[in-house]
Amino acid sequence: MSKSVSVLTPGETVACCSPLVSSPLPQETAEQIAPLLKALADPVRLRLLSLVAAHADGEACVCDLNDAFDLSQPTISHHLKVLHESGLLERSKRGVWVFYRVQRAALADLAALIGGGL
Amino acid sequence: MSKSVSVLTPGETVACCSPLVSSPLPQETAEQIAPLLKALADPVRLRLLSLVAAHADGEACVCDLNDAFDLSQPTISHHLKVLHESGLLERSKRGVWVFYRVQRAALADLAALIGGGL
DNA sequence: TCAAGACATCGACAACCTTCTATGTCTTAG
DNA sequence: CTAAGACATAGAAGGTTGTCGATGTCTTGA
Repeated sequence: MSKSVSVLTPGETVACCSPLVSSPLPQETAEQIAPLLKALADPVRLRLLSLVAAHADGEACVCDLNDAFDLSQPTISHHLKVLHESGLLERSKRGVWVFYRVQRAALADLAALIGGGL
Repeated sequence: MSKSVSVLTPGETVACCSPLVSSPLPQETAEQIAPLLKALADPVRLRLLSLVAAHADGEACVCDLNDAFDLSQPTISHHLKVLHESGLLERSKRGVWVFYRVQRAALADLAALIGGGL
């Protein structure tokens, strides 16, 4: 599918193209990062994450989160599961309640990757 | 769907919940940001963006990008369209070729939002 | 022991996404 | 003018996602 370019001298490279200056994301890396972004790429999950982050001690219980949306409890539970399995939310059960806490490091890594020209 | 909480004094708030300490993302904001993240949340598009960013003068032509993937030309064209319409890639046509350039500001904004606790 | 409540899982359905092939639109070279 | 090449659009197939109601699993209080 890709045209061989190895026999061309620099001056002969196709007219439209400029050379690479830094190395692009390897496919493997891209496939690791995409699921993280996918987990983040939903308005409900963005608000969930932000709601958890906004809580006093950095964690919020599900009962609290459920009431913040006009969505069924299973739907919220599903979104929390997605965020948890992607590594963006940490989970801990205390008594009858389940608490979620933001994994700041994961968010920071993502931000660094996006902010730093990829 | 949400229980009213306005009549409770601080001491009466339900046992499981801690108060908010900073304000969570408004729904409207979340719905503006999610599409941006969605555009980013695909391995092919991540690599496309990174490929463009990695080019010498900050832009790359489609012919160049096509050859970097084992995907059909229309598929690449589609992904570029998604990135362009979301505001992450700028487009310019010169002669027969079309060049794409990364919109650094959009990426920086996203990174700031994600990195700064949302 | 039993009932109630908090949360998760299941199965279904509609909407959407990725990819393809086929085809269209421009632009340039001859 | 015509042919070739670069890129976009259209339409379809198959997989994935968001949401729901129904139901299951734990934990606690009575």
